[in-house]
Amino acid sequence: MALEHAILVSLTEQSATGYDLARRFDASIGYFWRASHQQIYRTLTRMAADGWVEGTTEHRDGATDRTTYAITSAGRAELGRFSATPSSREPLRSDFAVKLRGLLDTEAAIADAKARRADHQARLDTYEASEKRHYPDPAALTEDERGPYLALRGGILLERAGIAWCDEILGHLDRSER
Amino acid sequence: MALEHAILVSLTEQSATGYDLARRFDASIGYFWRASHQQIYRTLTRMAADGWVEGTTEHRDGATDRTTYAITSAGRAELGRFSATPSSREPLRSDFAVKLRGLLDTEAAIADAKARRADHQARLDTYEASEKRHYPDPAALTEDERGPYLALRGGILLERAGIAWCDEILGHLDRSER
DNA sequence: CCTTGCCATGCAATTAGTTGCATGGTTAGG
DNA sequence: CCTAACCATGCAACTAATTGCATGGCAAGG
Repeated sequence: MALEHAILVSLTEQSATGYDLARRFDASIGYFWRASHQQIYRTLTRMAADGWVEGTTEHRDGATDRTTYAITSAGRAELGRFSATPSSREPLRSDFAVKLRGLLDTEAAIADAKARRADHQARLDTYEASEKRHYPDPAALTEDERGPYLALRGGILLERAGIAWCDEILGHLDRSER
Repeated sequence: MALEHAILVSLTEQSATGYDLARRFDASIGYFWRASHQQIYRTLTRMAADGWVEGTTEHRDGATDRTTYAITSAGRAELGRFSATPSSREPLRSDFAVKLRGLLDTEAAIADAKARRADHQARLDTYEASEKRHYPDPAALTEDERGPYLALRGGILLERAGIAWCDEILGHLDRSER
């Protein structure tokens, strides 16, 4: 249900077209809420009907039409309501954990752990570069920076945990090559 | 798609009824793959049709019928195929991270962080008790223990990361009460 | 005895999410 | 010029997941 809110948060940061949002959901806000371009377009349409966002269509000569969406005061009110609502733990669905739980092919698990470790490291590198660029002094954050900074910190801690997990797995399974 | 495999892994550990599996998905294997009872029943039916599991229905006097499912050799082959397949990163969808990213209600966020911290701690306590009971000596694991142990370790690292995140959040937002 | 919870299975109506394809445009590189 | 990629939106057909309710049984506690 929070796709709406993820979109509203992103539009609060900056108005955008559906295409812009789809790009943002490939990175940035998409690190915390994964959504397909179809969900985004469908949800934008619904939120415009609900009055939470307002779309302005621009007809361009020689280029396709584009609609820019901005959050409305009703949208801000909905975000306020969402902010006051307690969240619950996200359901986990992990192929990798299931595979480990029923470990059958040690070599494949080692290869998978290595690939996942690399993926976690790449994501962590991205997060840490962003942290360094946007929040060089975490003790001196502005009011508006605290939320995004703490969200980013969550991502960093998650990626580090993923790396630590892969290292433990490789430490246990990958004995012959150490 | 891995619900099938989560069920097959669980049936490899022990044959079970649909009801048993639903209970296991409330804990144990459900920590790594969340599924509703309806998904479980529906998926069992499909897997029986596919020959991956075999159900034996027991008619009981004075009690309702029950079907016990066991994995078949075709099911084991499918698990083998799954084990050889690389996994991909699980999509994340976090209300809490979205809420932080667009932080509006600091007090509500503090309350939420406290509640989530308690939830992570409870889950961690469960995992660590299980670790202590089932794997008192991680340096001396049997072949069959390594996978489940490493899956459990993943859960432990994840919960610790969640606690660390909540502590950072509270350290930044909850100043007036420290 | 009645209520609630547990054992056991499954329907139904719904929401959430995916994937590719379609359409119609521009730009850049070979 | 042609191909591939980007900009932009949306259809369609589908799978995944949820939630409660329904049905029919037993057990335990008030």
